[in-house]
Amino acid sequence: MATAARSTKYRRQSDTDLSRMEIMEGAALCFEARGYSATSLDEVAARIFSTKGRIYHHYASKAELFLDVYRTGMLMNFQAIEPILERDMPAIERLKAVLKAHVMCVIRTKAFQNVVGQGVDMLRHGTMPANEHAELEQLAALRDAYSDHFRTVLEQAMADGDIAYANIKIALNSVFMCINGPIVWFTPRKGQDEREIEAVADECVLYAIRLLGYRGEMP
Amino acid sequence: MATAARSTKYRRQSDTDLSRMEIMEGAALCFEARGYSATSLDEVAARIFSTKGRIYHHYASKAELFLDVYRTGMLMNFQAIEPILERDMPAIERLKAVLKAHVMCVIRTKAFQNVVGQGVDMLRHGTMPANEHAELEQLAALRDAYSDHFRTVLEQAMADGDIAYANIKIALNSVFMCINGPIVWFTPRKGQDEREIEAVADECVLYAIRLLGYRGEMP
DNA sequence: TTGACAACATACTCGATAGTATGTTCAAGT
DNA sequence: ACTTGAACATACTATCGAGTATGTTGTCAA
Repeated sequence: MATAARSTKYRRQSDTDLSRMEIMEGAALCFEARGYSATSLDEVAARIFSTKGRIYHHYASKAELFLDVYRTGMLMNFQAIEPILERDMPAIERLKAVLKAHVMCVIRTKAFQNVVGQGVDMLRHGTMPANEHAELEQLAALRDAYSDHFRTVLEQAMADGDIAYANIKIALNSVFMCINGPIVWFTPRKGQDEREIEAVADECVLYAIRLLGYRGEMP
Repeated sequence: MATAARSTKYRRQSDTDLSRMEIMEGAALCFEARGYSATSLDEVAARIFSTKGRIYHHYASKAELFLDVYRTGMLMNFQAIEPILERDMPAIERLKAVLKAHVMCVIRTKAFQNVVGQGVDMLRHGTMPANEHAELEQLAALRDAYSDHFRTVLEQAMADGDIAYANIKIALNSVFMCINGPIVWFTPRKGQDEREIEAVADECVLYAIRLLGYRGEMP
């Protein structure tokens, strides 16, 4: 049985984080493919050759699992860009680097980011499945904080005269639509190496900064 | 009863198109707010102060209703841009006009366009709820035809040297992400007149053509 | 005026699924 | 060795919602 194979791999004390991560990965793939409410926990369990019992051992509800995937996706984003924000360089270069890091992260963690997108939609429409308001607002705050990082860099690059936008809300939304695009339209090829993925990311970044009025060419 | 009020309005023979449209509008709003599988037909019915019986009188299934909303949304798009495509003008000007028309249409028919987006996702992941493959592929073809209109104008403007992109697939996807952005982030304000909406649309178009390497200013 | 039918509303069925209750196994501590 | 509890699996319940079956009403045509 596949279950037996898995159990020797994970069945050790304090491996619960590993187990949760395996569950989250299965859940992210299912949520991405069929959406939150269309995916049953039995599907998620089947995807990792397990059972619903295991999921409910780690999560109190379907919503809690979803929120954990959401949170993990956001944390992946933060980890990708925060080191770059501390670097000392011209704002426009920091902008390019941050955009690139975001796109690369988004492509690599496509399923998780798709769930993040669904979560944002749910927050927007107030149709979250959970009742834990604390959790919800905390995640909304996370999202805002992440967005603010980009807003700040935009404003700095604008002050330097390297880019020009009219309404920062619309500009920021457009940039996000652009660099989050791969979540929707990118389909990984078999045997596609890192170089090719970087080329896609570079092109996305180029379009994003062009959108902001950047005139220079890319390195 | 609200039902009585409605019946005097629509209850006449051959008003079935009107009735279907009212159902579709309710469905579009529900699907937008909660997603296809999370919305029950009882909700849709309640939104138009009616019952599930009425919906099943006009549609054989939930999926068929969804597909009708999808198709209607796509037709709205075609109607918005096709007259412009026939105009005789420089490709770059036609591009601007078509983008503007699309954004205006998208903002006006936000709920329907959100459903279109969900439909595209479903096609992409092959998780359509319906079994009518004919209908499905027909809609996919519609979507492709619509996309091709933009692709053609892009190629013409590129040949004229007014824009420059590297990979047309990525460029086209990025443009669509940008001009479809309002579907996601636009929230209509009370008492917001046509001018303000046009201003938003103009800014979206500006970012979209800048993204493509356009250097001129907007009129 | 009556009967036929469109356009619904009402009242059900039945399958899918979130959640629960309980059983099983294994690893570590004593 | 035996006990405990974490980490599951299995078996069940309860609800929700898609789809159906049937009832009701108004309208038009003959």
